[in-house]
Amino acid sequence: MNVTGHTRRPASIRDVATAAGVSYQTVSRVINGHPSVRPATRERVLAAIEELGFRRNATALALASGRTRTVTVLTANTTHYGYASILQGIEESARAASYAVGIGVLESAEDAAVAAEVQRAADAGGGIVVIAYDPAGVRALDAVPAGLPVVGVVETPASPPGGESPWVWTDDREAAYQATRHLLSLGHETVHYVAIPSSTRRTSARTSGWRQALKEAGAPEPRPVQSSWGPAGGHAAALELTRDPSVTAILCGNDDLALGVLRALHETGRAVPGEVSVAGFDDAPHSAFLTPSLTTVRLDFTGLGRAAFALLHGALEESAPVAPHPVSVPELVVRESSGPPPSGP
Amino acid sequence: MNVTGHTRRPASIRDVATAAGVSYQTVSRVINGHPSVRPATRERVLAAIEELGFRRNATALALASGRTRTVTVLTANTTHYGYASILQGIEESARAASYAVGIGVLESAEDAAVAAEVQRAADAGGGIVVIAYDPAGVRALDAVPAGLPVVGVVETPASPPGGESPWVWTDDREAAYQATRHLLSLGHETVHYVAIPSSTRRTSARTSGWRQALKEAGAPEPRPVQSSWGPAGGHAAALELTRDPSVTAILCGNDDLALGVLRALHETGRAVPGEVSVAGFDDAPHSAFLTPSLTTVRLDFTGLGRAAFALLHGALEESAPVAPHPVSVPELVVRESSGPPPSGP
DNA sequence: CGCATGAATGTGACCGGTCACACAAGGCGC
DNA sequence: GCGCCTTGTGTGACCGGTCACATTCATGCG
Repeated sequence: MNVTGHTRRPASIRDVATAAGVSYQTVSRVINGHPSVRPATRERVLAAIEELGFRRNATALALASGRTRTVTVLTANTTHYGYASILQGIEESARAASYAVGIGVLESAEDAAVAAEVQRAADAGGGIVVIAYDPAGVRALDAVPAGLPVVGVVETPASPPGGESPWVWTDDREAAYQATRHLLSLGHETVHYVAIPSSTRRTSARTSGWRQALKEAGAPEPRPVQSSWGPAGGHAAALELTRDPSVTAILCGNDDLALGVLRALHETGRAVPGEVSVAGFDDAPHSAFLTPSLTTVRLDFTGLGRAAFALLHGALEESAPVAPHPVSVPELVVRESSGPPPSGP
Repeated sequence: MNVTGHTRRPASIRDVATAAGVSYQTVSRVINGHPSVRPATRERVLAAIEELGFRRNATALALASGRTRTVTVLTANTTHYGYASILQGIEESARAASYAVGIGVLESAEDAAVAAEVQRAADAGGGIVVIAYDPAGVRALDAVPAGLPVVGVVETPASPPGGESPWVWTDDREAAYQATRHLLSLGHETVHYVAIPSSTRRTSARTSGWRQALKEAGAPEPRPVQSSWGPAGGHAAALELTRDPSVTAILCGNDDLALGVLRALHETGRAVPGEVSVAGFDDAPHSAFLTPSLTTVRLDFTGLGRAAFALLHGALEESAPVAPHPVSVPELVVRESSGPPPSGP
C-alpha cells in the first residue's frame, strides 16, 4: 500500500499533523502517550500515522531531547569468545530497551588511539560500556571523561567496592577456587597455574582463588606461569612446565590457553588425564568437543553483558527497571581432561 | 586546562563564534575547510575551538545534513569466528573513514522480528551491512526497503552477477575445490562432504566446488551429509558416516563441524589421519592447536568485512575512495588431520 | 452566576548544525 | 568613474523533533 514509486522523504510529524487536521504538537503527544488527548483525536492521528507510514526520526529525537538511546561498546577485540558473548548480552538487553548499540574497537593500547576512540564513543551521545580485560580496555575506561555514563566490564576487583560502582564482573576468585579444589580432590599434590595477563593487578582474582584453595589444602604453591591470551601462549608455557615431571595438574587462565597446553602435552607425549590433568576457564563452545574434552569453569558472559547494560540503563534513565541483574555464578564443568594423578612408581 | 568543575554543556559553534568574534557560519566554514576564509580569521576561530574544546555535535550534523556517517551491521550471531571477524573488518574500515558502527542481532529468523530489526537499522540513517549466511540474515537482506544503501555479505552466488552488485563473498567454490583436490591427491578414492546449511540454495558453492573436484578426478560422488553449524552437528554426521568403513576422507563445511567430526572419530576409535582424513573451512584460531591439528582452507573474513564497507562507502559518498578492495583468495592450510588413506588390507 | 480549575489543543522558541542567499569590500577592465 | 566579478562574511530559514507557555472550552463549586 502507498507505494508511490520514488523514494521520497519520510513523513514528519507535521505531515501527519496536516493529514489528521491537528497541530504537530498533538501528534507529538499521541506518539508519546500523553494522557490529555481526546480519544477521537488520538484515533485520527494514529490513522494518519499508519497511512503515511510515519516513523519518528531518531536523529531529530536525539537532538531535541538530548537523550540518544544509544550504548557504545568499547572493546579490544570482537572475535574472542568471551568478548563476543558479552557484546551479545549487551545487544540483547539493549534491543529489549530499544537502545541502539554502537561498537568501537580499541585496536591499539596507545594512549592517543584509545583517547580518540573514547571521544568517538562520547560523541555518540548515550552510554558507554568498556570491556576492560586488557590494557587497551583499562586505559579506555580511565580515559572516559568524568560525568559520562559508563560501565566497565572488569576483572574481579581485589575487594568488593562499596555501594554503587559502575562495574560488573564475574566471580573469578570463586571459579578458580572451585577448579583448583576439584583437581586437588582428585589426589593431585598441587596444581600449577598458567595465568592470562591481568590487566590491572599484580595478582588477579583467578590467581588468588587458586592460591587460596592450595593453602586450604596445605598444598605447595608453585610459582604461577605468566602467559598470553591465546593457545600459543599456553603451548609455550606447557612446554616449559612439563620439563618438570612432578607436574600433574595444570589450571589454565582460559580455555584457549588450555587448548595450547593440551597440544603441548600431546607433543611431548604426556597422556591427559593419565599423566597430567588440565582445566580451563570460560567453557568456550569448542571445549566440550576437544579430545580430551576439557574440564573448565563456565562463566556467564552473556549475563555479564546484560548486567552491564542494566547498570547503564539505570544510570541513564530514572525510570529504568532497577531489576536485579544476576550474573550466574561460575559452574565447574568436569570433563575428560581431569582425572587422578598417576599412581606412584 | 579549562576544567571548571561542573559538567557543563559542550560548546556549540555559536559559542565558538562569539569567542572568536565572528558569525557561527564562519565557524562552520572553518570546520568544513571552506576555502574563502581569511587566514587570520581562520586562526582566530581555530584558537577559540581549541580553547573551548569544541567538538562538532554528531547528532546535529546528522539532522542538518542528512548524512549520518553510520553503518549498521545486521547479523544473526556475534560469537562465531567468521561472523565476528567480518564485523571486525567492517569496524576497522569504518573507523578509518570516521563512520560509526552499529550492530543489530537477528535473534530470530521470524519475519516480524527480522523486519523490526531492519527497521531499527534503517532508523539509524546510514548504510546497512547484512551478514546473510543464514536464514535470518537472508530474510533481513530481502527485507531492506529498496533505496536504502545496503551491502550483503553472502554465500558465493551460483553465477557471478554482472556489473555492480551490492554483495561481497569469498570464493567458496575455489576453496572447496582446493581442499577436495588435496585430499584426492593423497590417494583417497573419494571425499565425503558434511555440509553446513546453505541459506539460499539447494547446492552451495562449497558443495559444487567439492563436486567439481570429484568429477575431474573421476571419483565417485557420495551424497553430501546435511548438517548444522556447530560441532554437535559434525559429531552426529560423522557417527553416521563412519558406519561405512570405506569412508576415508571427510571434508567439513567449517572448522566447527570438523571439530565435532574429529571428536566422533576419536570416540569410535578411528585414527586421524591414519584411517580417516579430515579437512575443514575457515581456519579458525583454534584449528592449528587441535590434536590432530586441522587441515583447512583459510578464508579472509576480515578482508571480506573491509570489502563490504568499501562497497557501502562508495554507495554512500560520491567522493569515497573507489579503491579496489580485494578479498584474499582462499588458501589451503595443510596440517596433521589429512594424510594418505590406509593401505589396502 | 462568576470564577477558578483542568482537559485539550495550538504557538513559538530551541537543540546545533547546514544551506541558500544577501551583502560589503577590493581588484580589474574599459 | 562605473560596472562586474571575486572574496570574505553575515543573516535567515530549515532539518524534525521537544519543551514551555498560551489559549480555548467545558466543568465544578461557592
